[in-house]
Formats: sequence, structure tokens, C-alpha cells
Amino acid sequence: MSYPVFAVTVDLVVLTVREGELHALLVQRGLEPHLGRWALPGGFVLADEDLTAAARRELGEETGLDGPGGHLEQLGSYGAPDRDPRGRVVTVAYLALLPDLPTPTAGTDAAEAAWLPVGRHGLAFDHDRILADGVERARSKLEYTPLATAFCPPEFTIAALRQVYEAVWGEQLDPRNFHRKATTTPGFVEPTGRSTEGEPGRPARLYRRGDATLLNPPILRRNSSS
Amino acid sequence: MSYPVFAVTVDLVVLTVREGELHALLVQRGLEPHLGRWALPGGFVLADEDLTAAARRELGEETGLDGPGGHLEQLGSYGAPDRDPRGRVVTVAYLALLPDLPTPTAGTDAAEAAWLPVGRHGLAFDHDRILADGVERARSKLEYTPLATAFCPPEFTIAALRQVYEAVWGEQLDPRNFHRKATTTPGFVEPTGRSTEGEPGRPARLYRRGDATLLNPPILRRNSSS
DNA sequence: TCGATTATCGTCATGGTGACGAGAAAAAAG
DNA sequence: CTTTTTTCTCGTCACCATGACGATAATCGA
Repeated sequence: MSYPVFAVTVDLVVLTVREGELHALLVQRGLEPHLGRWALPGGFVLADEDLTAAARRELGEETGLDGPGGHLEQLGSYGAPDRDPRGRVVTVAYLALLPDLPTPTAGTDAAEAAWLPVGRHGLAFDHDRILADGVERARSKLEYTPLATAFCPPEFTIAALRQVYEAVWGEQLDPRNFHRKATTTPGFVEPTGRSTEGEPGRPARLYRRGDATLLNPPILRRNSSS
Repeated sequence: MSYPVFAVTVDLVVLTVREGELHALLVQRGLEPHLGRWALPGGFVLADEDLTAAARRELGEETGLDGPGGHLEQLGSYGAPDRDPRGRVVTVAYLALLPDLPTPTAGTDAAEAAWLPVGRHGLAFDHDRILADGVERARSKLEYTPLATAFCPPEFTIAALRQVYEAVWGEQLDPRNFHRKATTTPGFVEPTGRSTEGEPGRPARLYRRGDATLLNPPILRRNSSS
């Protein structure tokens, strides 16, 4: 039996929240094609490597670590025949959510890496589409899963968690109602007993992520009119 | 630059509701490897073919048509190095939801095709896992999207729609409360003006799918403890 | 000491939801 | 033809989650 031959890559949509805004990790390409243009970090899957392992490896190469507090899931695959001028390349995209580590990051076959606010970039290949899909996935998953905690360090305040929602959704939330929802939704967050110090205003209690994998009831945004 | 070489396939999780139970379309393999075992329908992606086009083509080959009323979406990709003894094969799985067409179906490189109730089959390759992922995706999407209508013919009753939920979730729903939810959730269903005839009991009004892509508010199941 | 700032708790009206009753409209049974 | 059965459709009611917002607590900076 004969069948067509493909190359398979993984591309990463790595998101974090910096200064109240959603940022994506992008690299400036150091090779043709699209030399010099911004693109999602990624690379070829090795000969004896699982897809998820390849994604984790690339994430490690680009960020230094995905440590605890992060999240990695498959986003989807993209395989239009003309998406890569080098030939038939199918890419499996992964979505990573990370706390705002002070990691400026540096790539291997990339000239430069940077956190850029999500918006209208002219990325290489079909990466604009992949990034948009990743952002939409993140927005949606914040409603039904405790994944917002993946953007936070191991211990965080309710206000920090709320600012994640506000940054990802681009929408203001009432601090008092959000506090009630976050603390009463079973398995979302657990108090650690500690509190913040040295910040302006009343000290806030610190929480860690709970053991729930699904939020019930969910935290719905107003205009989920997608 | 050198990189590993892959074959890429599409595999289909085709679901329908028959006699109040969720069924999957399976084929008996007519080729090695796993000759004679049940498997998901699928095949190789052609040299100049988009992934979605390949999925649609396979769906047409196996079912005769996916016509109106159906739904097709990408489910995910599976690429463990040892998942296919022939070599490095990455498969892109698609999820299809179809009304219960009286299509017994027949395959091309498959000995036989049949609708089997979802459950514990010993499918070929990693297809047990893919099928389970597809069923879970369907269960989840019924909550937040009007996708239950994809299991129904163009015109359907509220009771038929409710039976879809009951079959997919494996859970009984109160007919009166479900009727209220389905008819008041904006964009879910639209009355056609016609009614059923010849069925036992009071005639039921017929509806068609509305134009909403997301249900707001969602229809939540009780034990979403996944 | 005194605002400014932020966290946390409470109150209240509204609306969605589950649990159920009751009538409407047909087929099936007698 | 009348009665029973079946299923659809509309109402009612209590409860609870939620949005809007007031009030208090606890810290920092002036």
C-alpha cells in the first residue's frame, strides 16, 4: 500500500497574564520560510516521540520550564495542503497556560522570543488562526473549568484570580460577587491560612487551586455570543 | 534540514441515537494489521487534501452522505510512536453526529460496517480511547451548544430532542421542565407550525434547529463530575 | 491620626430551575 | 360511542444562584 508522506510539527500557543493583559509567547523566525516574521514557537516531532512529549519538550526549550501551576492541552491540528511552502506539513497545536514567570525566554532556532499582547499580529504560516483558536479556547475554558488557576502562582489571592478572568475575557467583574463565587464553588480554591503582606489595602487571604476539574456551577460571562 | 517522515490518517467517531441508545459506526477491518477486528472508520489523507476534506470524504464513503442535519468537527490527534505497527502514523480524529438515517452502510476496505451501542469494545489500534474521547466530547457539548439537534432530522419534536439528551447522558429528564428550557432558550429551536400525526398521545408540535451556536443559559446535567 | 485602598461580609430583588399538578388532544380499548 | 390511556403543553410554587450594591475590616501612606 502506498500513501502520501507528511512532516509533523507541534506549535505552541503559550499564554500568560502580564499587567492585566493577556500575552502570547512569540518567536521571531531565524530560518526560511518567513524569516524574520513572528510565529508561534514549535518544531518537528522527533522520530520516536509522542505528540504530547514533543509539545512539552518545545515548551521547555522556549520557556525554561513549565513547572507546577501550568497547564498543557492539545488544541487541534492544522493541515491545509499549502500551509507550508516546504511541503506537506501537518501541525498539532498545543495550548499552554502559565503564570507570569519573570522568564524573558530565548529560543534555539529562533532569533528572538517575546511576550506580546494578543491582538492583530501578522504571524507566519497560519499561526494567526491557531493563536485565535487558542485564545478562544482559553476564554471558553475559564467558564467551565478551574483553569484560571493555571495562570496564577501556587498561592494567590482571590483578586489575582479575578484579574485573570478580567484579562482573558476583557471584561470587568464585580469583586464582591466574584469573591463569593470563587470561594463557594466546591473544589475551585482552598485557603492556605496565609495572607499577603506589604501590599496596599487590607491583607488578602491566600488560596491554592482546589481538586475540581470542572466548575459546577460554571462562571459564565455575559456576552458568550460566539 | 532533515526531519522524520509520517503517514497521516483521519479516523471518524460517528455517533447517532437509535432506539434511545447512543450508537457508534464501526467497521470490521479487511486488512492487516488487526484484520477482522472492529475499528473506527477512517483512512489515509491524500496528497493534496485538507484534513477536514479527508474526514468529509471518509464520512461520505462510509455512510453515503452526511447531508443536512449532521455535524462534523475535529476531535483531536493521536500519535503515540507505537500506535500502528506499520510505522509512524499520526491520526486526526473527527467527531460526526448524525440523525438516525436508515443507512446500513458499507465500507470500501472494510469487511463490514455496523452501528454498535457505545460501551466496552476491544477496538483496533487506540480506537477505544478515541471513541471514549468522542463520546465525552459529545456529552459535554450537549450542555453548552445546540448540537443535540444534529442527532435529529430537520423537523423534530421536543420529546425527540429530550430523548437525545437522555440517550447521550444516560439520564432521565423531566419532560415538562425540559420542554420549558428547550422552547425558552433563545435560538435553540424554532416552531415550524406543523405537528405530528398518527402517533399515540396528543400530537406534538414540530420544531427545527434555531440559529444559536451557543446555548445561553446552558442545559447542565446533574453529575458533571468528570 | 486620618484618609485611601482593598478585602470581606451582608442584604435584597430578580430570575432560572426542580418538583409537581392539571388540562388538552389524540389513539386505543371497551 | 364512551372511557381509558398516552403524551404534550401550560401553570404553580419553593428554592437557590446571581447581580447590584451597602457596610465594615484591616492595612498603608501622608
